Amino acid sequence: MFGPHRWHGKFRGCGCRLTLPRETVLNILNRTDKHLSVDEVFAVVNRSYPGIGIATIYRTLDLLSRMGLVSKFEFGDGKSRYELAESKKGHHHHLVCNGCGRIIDYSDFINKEVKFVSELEKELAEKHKFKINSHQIHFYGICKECTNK
Amino acid sequence: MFGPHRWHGKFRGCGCRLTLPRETVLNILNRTDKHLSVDEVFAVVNRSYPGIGIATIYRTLDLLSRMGLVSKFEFGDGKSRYELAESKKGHHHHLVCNGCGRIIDYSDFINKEVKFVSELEKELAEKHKFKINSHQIHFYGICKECTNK
DNA sequence: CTCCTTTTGATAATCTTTATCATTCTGATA
DNA sequence: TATCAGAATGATAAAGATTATCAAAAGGAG
Repeated sequence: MFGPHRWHGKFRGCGCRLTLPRETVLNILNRTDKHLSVDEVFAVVNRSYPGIGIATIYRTLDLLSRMGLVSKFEFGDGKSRYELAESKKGHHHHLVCNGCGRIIDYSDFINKEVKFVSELEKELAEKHKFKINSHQIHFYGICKECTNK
Repeated sequence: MFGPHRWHGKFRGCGCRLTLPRETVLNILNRTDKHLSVDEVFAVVNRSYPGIGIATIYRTLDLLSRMGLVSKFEFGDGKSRYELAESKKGHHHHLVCNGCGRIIDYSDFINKEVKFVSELEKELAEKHKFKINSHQIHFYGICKECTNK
């Protein structure tokens, strides 16, 4: 379903190679359920492969993002964050706490949302002649823990 | 409806002062229909008030954002962008072109959206005990102009 | 007018990301 | 297998955006 098999396919025919650093980054994103920043990915990579430099992590995440394998997010803390586009978590959106910065994934009511969003996408695409590839929905507010302080 | 009247009220009782730089920034955001970056706001301020420094613009936009008067966005070009929270443009969301970076505001189908979002907010708030203040919906893709290239 | 807090300007410092470039790696081809 | 061209990498410099610092200025309460 997910994993290496899928990735090899995507790399074939795009002129890119599925190298060790790239596969390592994909595996790390595949294992975690968090939204990792570049330095977080680098830290994990570094444990297994100290030879891989951080510039490669930047380039890899950018490539994977442009290939559509990885989604890039900016939650407002000044650093980009990444997660696998088709992850075990499934389709979801985000609650962002303005108090502590915590990110909560939610996939409740997601069927209703998917239905709504896909209709909206169709209408927008038509009206604005805009070819939609992806979307992000973020809710900002105060999480349970921050409320209790 | 919009404008200074509203702003004075918000500043009263929060321990903050509505100073010349702050009012200037608010006026600039009130006049434009674009999503201005810090240096763009600074450039406009600088024309009328060359004495106001860019650090003040950073601090002001951050303050206004925390006060809820201004919305902060990150569209992926590395700089934060700001617009008045309650602007002449009314409630809207964004189409972001991955080709040229263009941002298109849309407020089509917005009634349907508002209804959907407010229901969703209520359900999410309840289920996750999360106090929602605002939301952002971004669609990413390729705009008309980039398609024609 | 005086005191205390807020705000500001200039600038240094930090942090993230991108650019550069010589070297290494890879796969295709002969 | 040896060769070659393009792709990828690591180290590091450079660029850009944002935050921190701190002394000076401004504003409001008494």
